[in-house]
Amino acid sequence: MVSRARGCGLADDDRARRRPRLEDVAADVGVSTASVSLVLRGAAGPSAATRERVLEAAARLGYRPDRAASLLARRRSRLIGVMMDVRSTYHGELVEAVHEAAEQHGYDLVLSTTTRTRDEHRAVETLLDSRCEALVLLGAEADAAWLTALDRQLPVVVVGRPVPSAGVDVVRAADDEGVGSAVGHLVELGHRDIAYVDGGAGVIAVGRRAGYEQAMSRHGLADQVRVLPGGHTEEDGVVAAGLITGWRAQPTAVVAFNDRVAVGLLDAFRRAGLTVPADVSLVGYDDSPLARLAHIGLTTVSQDAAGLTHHAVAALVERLDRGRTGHREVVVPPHLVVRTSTGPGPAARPA
Amino acid sequence: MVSRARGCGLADDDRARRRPRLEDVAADVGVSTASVSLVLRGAAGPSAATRERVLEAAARLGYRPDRAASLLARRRSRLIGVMMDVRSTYHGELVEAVHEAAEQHGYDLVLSTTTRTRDEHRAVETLLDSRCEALVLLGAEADAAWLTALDRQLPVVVVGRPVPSAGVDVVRAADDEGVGSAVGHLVELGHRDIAYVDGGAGVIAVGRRAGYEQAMSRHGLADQVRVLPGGHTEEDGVVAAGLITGWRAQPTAVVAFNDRVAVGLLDAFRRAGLTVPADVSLVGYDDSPLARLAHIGLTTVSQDAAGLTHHAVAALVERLDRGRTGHREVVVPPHLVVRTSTGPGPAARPA
DNA sequence: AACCAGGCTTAAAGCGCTTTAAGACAGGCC
DNA sequence: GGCCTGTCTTAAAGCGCTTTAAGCCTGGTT
Repeated sequence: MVSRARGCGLADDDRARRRPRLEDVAADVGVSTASVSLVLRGAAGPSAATRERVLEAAARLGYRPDRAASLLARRRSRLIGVMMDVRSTYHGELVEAVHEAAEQHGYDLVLSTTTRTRDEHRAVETLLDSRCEALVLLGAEADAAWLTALDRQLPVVVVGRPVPSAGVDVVRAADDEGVGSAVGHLVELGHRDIAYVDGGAGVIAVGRRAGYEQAMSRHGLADQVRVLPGGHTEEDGVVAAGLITGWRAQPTAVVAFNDRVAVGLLDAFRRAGLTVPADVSLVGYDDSPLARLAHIGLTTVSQDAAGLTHHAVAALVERLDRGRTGHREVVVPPHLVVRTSTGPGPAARPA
Repeated sequence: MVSRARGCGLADDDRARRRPRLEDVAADVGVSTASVSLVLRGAAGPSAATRERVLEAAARLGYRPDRAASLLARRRSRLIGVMMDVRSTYHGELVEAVHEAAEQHGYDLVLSTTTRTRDEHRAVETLLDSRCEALVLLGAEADAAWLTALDRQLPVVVVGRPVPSAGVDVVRAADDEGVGSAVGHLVELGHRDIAYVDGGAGVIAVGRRAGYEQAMSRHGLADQVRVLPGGHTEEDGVVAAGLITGWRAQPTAVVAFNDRVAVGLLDAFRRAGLTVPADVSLVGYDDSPLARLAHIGLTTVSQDAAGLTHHAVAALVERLDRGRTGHREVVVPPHLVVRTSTGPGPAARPA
């Protein structure tokens, strides 16, 4: 086999022209690679004159540092790995916010997505192999034991879901409080007969349902509590709406586990001839892009992506840079976003 | 905000323990690092006995290769960079498909997202610095000149949008054909008065509008052509619906630039007391998750993520592994997805 | 003149892995 | 035995960058 060290194959192209290395810049200026490295990273040492000449040459040569090499040589990678589901818009928003938060602390991000054929373990392995110093896990479904084991290797923060008895940091919204504020909003509008469509099994659903029940009690409506079976999707909302419209005494307001369920309810109600919010008010959860659609205009509970991610990154940075040990759970207050799907209840309506 | 501490700091001991290196595995087995490297990458050479012992030791020690180091040492990175907008569900689907296609050719992916504060140039620079051998650009808005310059550095394929006079590979769907099949479907259902809501400026909108006009001519409906001003969002659809419902002779079917516009139309029509599809049929474009929502059930044109990405990755691999030069545009046929928003036209309706 | 402090610069030792040429060895053949 | 074959193993040279200790000045101080 013939093989020259460099410049084989694609010979005649620009492409074959090796990208400039630190050494090339150094040679051009007539200094050592150490000086160039120092200048380029803004470290103290080099004189102003050297600085200028190096910068000029680097720009002229189109020098770009090689990430793999610098990663390898550096003691710390200053990389935070983010596991996400690339198909979720909510994750998209979170990633954007994590990016900004990380940047402020001088960290960069490595993204790794789960897909149908790529589970959370695979996604995390990629992150581990990429020298990440810490991990942000968005909506991890993995079990607590695995997460705890992972946390023994590097700081891990799980965003958006509670992790029972966890050996990891957790940042999430106070779901009970969120549902509570939804109920409070409806009560203020004069509603008393407020039903709740559940979100199936899972820690998140449990928390939200509890929030509904507590809030109803708090407002002296414990005997009005009505929880319908539900799930995560529009379909579940449609089914729940079918049950509701069949009732003799229909609720004047419905709180749904999440926006998708609420949208299912919304559509089924409309088809059944009910007007929202005139006949029935509706509240969702998540403040997903869906809820914001003009024609849906769903009143919903927002989990504040910026807040969550700020805390998540802060938690990691504290452990990385300030040596905090032990684990912590940060619970961020959610807030209600009032749109057009909620209106005055019967008590407040003009007869 | 509540925040409580939990647990203690046992973890630190484990964490401080350096992760095992190739050398550690080699020492454990009593062979050279070269042998271990060979075994771990499945290269020819080592005997079955050595293989087994190395594999066992690597597993026992929990060895994971360091990506940065292996990237640096390897002649080729076998990395494909993907620029995307992490907030777009459509991009999410594409990335998932790219992942699978790349894997089949033995390539791995590096993801880089644009955000509000991180433009396409920044995102691409990260990719370049990460030693990517080629780039997949999803929905690049950058101008052709910049893209062409980029392509001189490494193979680039732009997915989903035409690039006029491009010096890059392009993979996109045949938008004119897609709109044509939408019109054809409506004609078959007996519609003749078919309006089109435009998508504003931009190469994509131009192609789709042309598709509408050509299809109408082809079906002898050139004099029925009615193009309404539009845009990209639900709002634009709502505005267009307002115009349409004001007309004396309302169209029996409407084709929209994309799904979001169609959803705006759908909602406005319903509010105006029109039933879809009984009173008016509606077709969108993109087959976005939105269109699939049960209560929307939008007939739409799908761009076939798997097909697009298959071609995109194939184009890169041909240039990388088989030295193809020159540029190519692959136009994938889109296909109509019929759901519940289209129905028989007046001619076919029972009186 | 000897000495020192302080500012710049650089040689050199890695970072953890890949790759290849060359070495070691066993067996088969004349 | 000498020679050749083929199989397995490894030493060593990087990949492109960071980092540190050591070196070299120059201009004071004593």
